[in-house]
Amino acid sequence: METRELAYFAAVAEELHFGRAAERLGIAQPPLSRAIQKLERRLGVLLFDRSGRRVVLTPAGEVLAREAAKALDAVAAAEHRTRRAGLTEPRLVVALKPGGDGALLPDILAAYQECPDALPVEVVLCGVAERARLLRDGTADVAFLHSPWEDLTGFDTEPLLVEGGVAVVPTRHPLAARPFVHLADLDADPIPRWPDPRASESRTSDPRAFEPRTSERQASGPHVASGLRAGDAAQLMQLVALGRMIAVVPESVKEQVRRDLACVPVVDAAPTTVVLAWPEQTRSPALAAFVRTAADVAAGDVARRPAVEPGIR
Amino acid sequence: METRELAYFAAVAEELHFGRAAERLGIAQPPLSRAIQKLERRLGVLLFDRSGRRVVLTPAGEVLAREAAKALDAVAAAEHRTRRAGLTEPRLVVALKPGGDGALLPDILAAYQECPDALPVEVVLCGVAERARLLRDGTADVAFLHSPWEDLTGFDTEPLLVEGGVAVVPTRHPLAARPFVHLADLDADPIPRWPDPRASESRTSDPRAFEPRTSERQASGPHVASGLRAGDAAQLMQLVALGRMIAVVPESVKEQVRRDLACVPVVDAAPTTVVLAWPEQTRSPALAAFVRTAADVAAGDVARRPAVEPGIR
DNA sequence: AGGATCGATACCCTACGGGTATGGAGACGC
DNA sequence: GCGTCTCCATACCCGTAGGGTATCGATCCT
Repeated sequence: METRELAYFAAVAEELHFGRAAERLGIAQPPLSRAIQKLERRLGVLLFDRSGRRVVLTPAGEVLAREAAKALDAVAAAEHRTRRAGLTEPRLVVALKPGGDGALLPDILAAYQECPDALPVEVVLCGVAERARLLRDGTADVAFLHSPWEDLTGFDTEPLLVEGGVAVVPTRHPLAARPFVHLADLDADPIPRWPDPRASESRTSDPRAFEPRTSERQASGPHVASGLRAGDAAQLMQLVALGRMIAVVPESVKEQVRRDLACVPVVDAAPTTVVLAWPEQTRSPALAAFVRTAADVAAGDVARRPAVEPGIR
Repeated sequence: METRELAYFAAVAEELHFGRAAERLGIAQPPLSRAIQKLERRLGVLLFDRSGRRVVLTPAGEVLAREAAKALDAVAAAEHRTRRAGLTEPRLVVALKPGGDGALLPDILAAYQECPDALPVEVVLCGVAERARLLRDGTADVAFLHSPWEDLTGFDTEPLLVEGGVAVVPTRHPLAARPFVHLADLDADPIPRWPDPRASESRTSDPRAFEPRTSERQASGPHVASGLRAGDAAQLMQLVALGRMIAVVPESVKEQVRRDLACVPVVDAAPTTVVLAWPEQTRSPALAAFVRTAADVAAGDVARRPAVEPGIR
């Protein structure tokens, strides 16, 4: 199976439309149809059901959709990491989303530069959906991720700090004046909550926690059950400002929310762990030093400032 | 990067000889040379140093060798798993090396067939080197592996039982009559030991345990420092019978050694854990049931028979 | 120095991947 | 119910990427 075929299949599997997939791939539709047919013949398996008006994945197609994503990431990783290994001036690439570092990054960078085998650090800012991907496809060496929000399979991790949650509400909202709230207070409010509590099924890789197949590829971006969708944090905050949504976010992003919104600690929100993640089996002294200093900085930081508002727990 | 290119590169990286690699790939040597050159041009990186008489990997080539192996496994896995998903009669494929199940498999299979969502089980016997590969490339769903001998990264695991080690020696060897020995006794003997104690550096994926690069691809098969090599267990046992080697193996394989060899418990040998391993993120009720029953059977088994000879520890 | 070994280059050829044009089947409207 | 639109499949043509054979050239050994 060639990578090109996998990429073609992945495009059709995402679009569920040969024409649009072909457009995205920059080729015409007929060769795409033929490529998928050829793939199906070689595998001896139907991947799509095109009998009806809509193109839909067969069970085998669902399997290949998951596997193809992994395989394409692995191939991209091979390419990226080899390219980077060939550079005369090696770098350490750190990926994070804005505010995703729990305000630790400046201290970490400062401490890291003192290390004997420190490399120049390149910081890549990206959206929530890209972070894990950058790590999986070899663009980044290490990333700040949020457990349990993000899938950590395939990564080794170092937990840095545990954060409670704060509810982001409009300043004039009745809850805005409270010193703290419970999740039940938010549930009692008619405004829908993000993230959607109903969508928070636990994702574990233990097969004993079997759950029927769902289309998971799309589930990365913030979205809500009511049909409202927010493409990024700014849009989400706009929805909050409009009184259409209440967001529950890790407390460290509190500093970055708009002035016209209020943050109220949610005492029983599921805690978020900010973890440093890197690909399994990595052997790099530069990365090792980075992880070590990050852990040290985080430990020192926790010692200096209490993690949660005193007196609440 | 196409899979074909990766496969070509991997072949050359293993053979370190364009002619032999081409032969193995079933193509002529010139197209292989060109393909590698093209790859190097596209990546902007030299992968091999062909200046001398020997072809040798550059640092970037070493990186790609590791990454290519992973990527090719992922692609093969996509293919195998999709094929298997298309079968009308799904099966559960279990991989193990002879004796690698700690004598648990018959009981596990019997108990498993009672489960509501049990599938027909196909048992694949293979050598020590293939086992992990079968799992990584999607040929098998689950495998019995030996920790810490085998690399478990990328797998989820369930430990089944912990075994001590026994030394396999010729019946007339002085140690054969002893009720037990220590590793020091073996070290005192002039006959070399397998596995080679000097080669047993710990393999962890934590980058803090950085170790300089070694050529690891080859290190899977049994081999010894003295230049003697045993391709499989039978050859190893032959070497033992010839008095050229002493083997230390998990105690459960004791039942299978030749009549003309003696087994002596090694009280301070590193314990081996027989684990059931399956790919991360697997979601299959059949596999879940298999893992659960295997864990139950192993637990019951340990309860029934003491794991180690009583009185030794 | 001469030969052997082994990778690179030159040249040709086939087959595969891609494009355009068109067919044909399902969903929908009037 | 027939036309129509949509969308995937088929037919046919073309260019080039990838493979083969012959040969060169460099390195190392004797």
